[in-house]
Amino acid sequence: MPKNFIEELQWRGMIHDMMPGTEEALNKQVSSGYIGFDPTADSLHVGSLVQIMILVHFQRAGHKPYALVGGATGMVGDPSGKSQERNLLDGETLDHNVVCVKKQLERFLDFNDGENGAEMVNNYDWFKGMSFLEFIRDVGKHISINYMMSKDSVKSRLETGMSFTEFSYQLVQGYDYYHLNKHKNCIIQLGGSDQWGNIVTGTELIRRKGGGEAYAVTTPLIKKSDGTKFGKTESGNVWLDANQTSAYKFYQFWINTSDDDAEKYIKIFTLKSREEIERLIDEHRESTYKRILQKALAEDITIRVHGEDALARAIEASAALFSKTIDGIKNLSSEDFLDVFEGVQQATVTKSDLSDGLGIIDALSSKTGFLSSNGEARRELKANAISVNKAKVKDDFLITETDLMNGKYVLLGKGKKTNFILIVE
RNA sequence: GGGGAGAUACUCAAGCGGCCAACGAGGACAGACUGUAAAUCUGUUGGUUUUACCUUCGCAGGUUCGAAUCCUGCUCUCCCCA
Repeated sequence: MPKNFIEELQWRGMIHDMMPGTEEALNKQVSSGYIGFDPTADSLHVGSLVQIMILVHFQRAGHKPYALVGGATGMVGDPSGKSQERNLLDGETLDHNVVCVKKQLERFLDFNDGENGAEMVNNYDWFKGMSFLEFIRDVGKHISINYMMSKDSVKSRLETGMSFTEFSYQLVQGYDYYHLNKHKNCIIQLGGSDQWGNIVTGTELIRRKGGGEAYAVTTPLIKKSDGTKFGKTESGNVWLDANQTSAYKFYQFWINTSDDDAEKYIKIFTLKSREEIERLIDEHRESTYKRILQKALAEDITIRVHGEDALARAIEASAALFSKTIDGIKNLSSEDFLDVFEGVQQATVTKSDLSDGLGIIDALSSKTGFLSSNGEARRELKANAISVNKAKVKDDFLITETDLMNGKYVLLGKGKKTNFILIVE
């Protein structure tokens, strides 16, 4: 008998909406359910983590999770939440993305052969052999245009226009649910709240085609407490792929969570028990300056996404970079240095650049690309934002050999949070 | 097809012959306060060899000593009438 999946999600604040009867159906027996992932990029980002965690909880509750990568739906383009027609990716890119996304999901779910082992499916497999005529006869016939037009994702686009391709998206995704319901016995589809319309089209299709029971649960859209979008930094999306977002940056992203958000996020993004989370929140409220929640959050997620070694390095790098003094960094051996600061932006200059002293403005922009222009370098210097080896400097500062750590490194900083390593060779 | 309105920096949005690298708001970055939080206050927000010069106000030309501002053509967007 499975544990109560819905109850678990409820206290974690992960449920936005669900169909009546969902909880009862899931408690009756071990069930199968799925979530679709969009292969629009070759990596998932922190936004997708919510969906991943839902699937993890589903499996932990004893159910069988299916992760669907949308090789077929990716070719069509979901209009939900989009104000403009999407550009279509070519097949090759899509294939590549599907493979990459698959690999990332494997880090989270247990793909064992047991009763509730996770499985990966690609909807391209059941769409590739289907003809257009077949589709409109067997699927299109069951859903009316009126029904499709009433969807928010469609309504909001009638003004600006949408192609027939995007309009048909909900049918294609709806058919996924039907297919998995019929062949894999999936009785629940999970997803973000923007997917509600698509999911319901699926349950409708199952019903009209005389299929079995089918339910739906959606998660709320995660927003930051200031109302802005979750999962973005000034340099763009926070990806799960270490090549696109280094483990250090990933760790830093979570560490920078605000107090309000941290209480929400720890429930959503970690698997810690209710007791443990309540204890952490209490401790955190008592002495907020220790940032207990942020640290717990960052550690838990970084370890799951990037592994223990990467986490250890991220913590070490953070400790060194955010300490008030340079000592912790100075004492690192030359080998450890680059290892620890792997994810920190860096650039190399030659020793001869330093022979007469390297002007700080050149060191910030033209020689390294740390800042985008000399003007910006001057501005930041004027604002007292630039530091060399943790010490604030003025615009006439010259970097010389005496500033080198381990004979070859200089640490540049802008503001409190942005660091840059200058390597001299 | 006929008529009208518009296109300005990351976004919104002023400016309608020189005082415009372009008001203001939002965003972003930085400083102070702190805890790498939030809120608040302050500064910055095209480039350079920085009291000056260069490039930028949809695109291409033109008028003028001088144009984001006037004229011509083009492209695109929106609205109204058919």
